[in-house]
Amino acid sequence: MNMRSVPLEDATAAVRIREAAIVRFGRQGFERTSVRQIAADAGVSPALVIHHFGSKEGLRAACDEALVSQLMTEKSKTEAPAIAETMREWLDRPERFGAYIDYFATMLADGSEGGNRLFDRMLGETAAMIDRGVADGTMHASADPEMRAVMITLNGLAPLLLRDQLARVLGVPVTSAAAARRMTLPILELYTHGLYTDSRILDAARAALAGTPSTGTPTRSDKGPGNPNQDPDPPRPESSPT
Amino acid sequence: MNMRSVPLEDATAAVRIREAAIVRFGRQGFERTSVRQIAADAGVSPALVIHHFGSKEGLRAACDEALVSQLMTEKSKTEAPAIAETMREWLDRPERFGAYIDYFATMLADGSEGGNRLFDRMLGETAAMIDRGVADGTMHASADPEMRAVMITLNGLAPLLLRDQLARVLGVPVTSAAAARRMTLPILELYTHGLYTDSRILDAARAALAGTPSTGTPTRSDKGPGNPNQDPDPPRPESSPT
DNA sequence: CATCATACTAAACGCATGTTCAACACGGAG
DNA sequence: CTCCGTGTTGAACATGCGTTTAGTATGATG
Repeated sequence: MNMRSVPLEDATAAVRIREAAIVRFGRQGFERTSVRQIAADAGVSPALVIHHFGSKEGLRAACDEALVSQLMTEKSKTEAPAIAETMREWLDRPERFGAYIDYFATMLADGSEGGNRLFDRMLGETAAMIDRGVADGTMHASADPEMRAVMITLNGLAPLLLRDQLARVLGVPVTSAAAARRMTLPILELYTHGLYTDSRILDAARAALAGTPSTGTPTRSDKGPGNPNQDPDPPRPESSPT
Repeated sequence: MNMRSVPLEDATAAVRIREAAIVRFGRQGFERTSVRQIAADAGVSPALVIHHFGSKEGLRAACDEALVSQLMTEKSKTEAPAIAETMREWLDRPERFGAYIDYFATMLADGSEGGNRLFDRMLGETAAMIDRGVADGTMHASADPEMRAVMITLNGLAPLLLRDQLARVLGVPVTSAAAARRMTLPILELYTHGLYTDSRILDAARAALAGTPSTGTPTRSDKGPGNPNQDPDPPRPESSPT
């Protein structure tokens, strides 16, 4: 009944339901969303939702599948990361794809099966890209390439999962050009020069992990000025019982 | 006195309820947890939960407050990050504090008021530590120190929020010594040497952000070999209308 | 002793939820 | 025209929810 540019209005009801569900699930989460809400958004009766998708859980599965298939389609002939590329396109048009971004984030956080698949795929793409970078000399090698790929993937996802906190601190939504502008330099600085000016902390961790530094300082934190990261210290080989 | 020294079984009922709630909320989320479940865990009637905390939401607030107060107590005379330090202690003893870790993660993800306070505090502590590192020369300066602190805080939180994905890939829980061991080197490598071997990408981003590169390449991605991060590209000053 | 607040419970209330059911509209096939 | 399958609905159902209520036990206080 509305002649908006979005062809959602004359889409088939099942599609309308699914899109409405993605919006609601992404914004308020699966549990906080009722079938009746989704039905109202889609302009149908609650019974039709069940008729088309079997159950609320079935609807969630359909949403997952829709997102996975959209994110996993190979965009171009390049073997470049498909998911990251699609995500960037989404971030560029938040008014249109913002719901997908939210839903993607909740999928990852909830550990749904589709979220697992997407994470694995992103991890694989990230690892492949880094491997290429190492091969052609543009990136440093690592003592543990697989784990480094995992950590870098996690880092890339963090602004997405904590987008509310980020938006609060920034004062603008994460899906804004201003946020992107602001985030770019610090990240590239970190990925180019690192944070520390020397390798003292890294060397200390290497020594702690390689040898058995049970002798010497029994103190917990041997990271020098301290790791800004909240991750645990390099483990001491001995853990004292209480 | 803040640490729990009473063996739960003979703790007062209100405390038992709160602890049970932290476990349930952390494990399965607020919505998926019923007052009846918590009451059963604590060995009391559902009515008593309401009697002590007013409502389920009040119980959540009490849990938030309990965690915030535990995380915000200054541990020692050092002005070092208190939250990060406490978190490390928790991670060292997951069998005892695992529930708190889970609850903390859900607080951050849900954007609850307590989660906001904790995030702000962590951000402040991280920023202060980096400022100190820059002052004494152990850390690089940044073009945008505030935002860099934000990004580093986010990075540190990522393994926590995606702990399920991480555990799945690692094969061991995040709160294990093995996980800590595995994560340490890649992170410190990144924070010491960065990822890229030269500053081409950083320089390109700086140029793109400083000047007005409306002339020339209208292509999206000018990051060279590609940023392993899923964050958006340096924004083009002009965004084409839909 | 009576009083009174506190800790606690069993039962029920009201409500929102996911889901089912019987019926209706309607378009193509026989 | 009838028949049937598909899309769709309003109404109802069963259930689990958070919460209320009325009441009991207890132990301190006057």
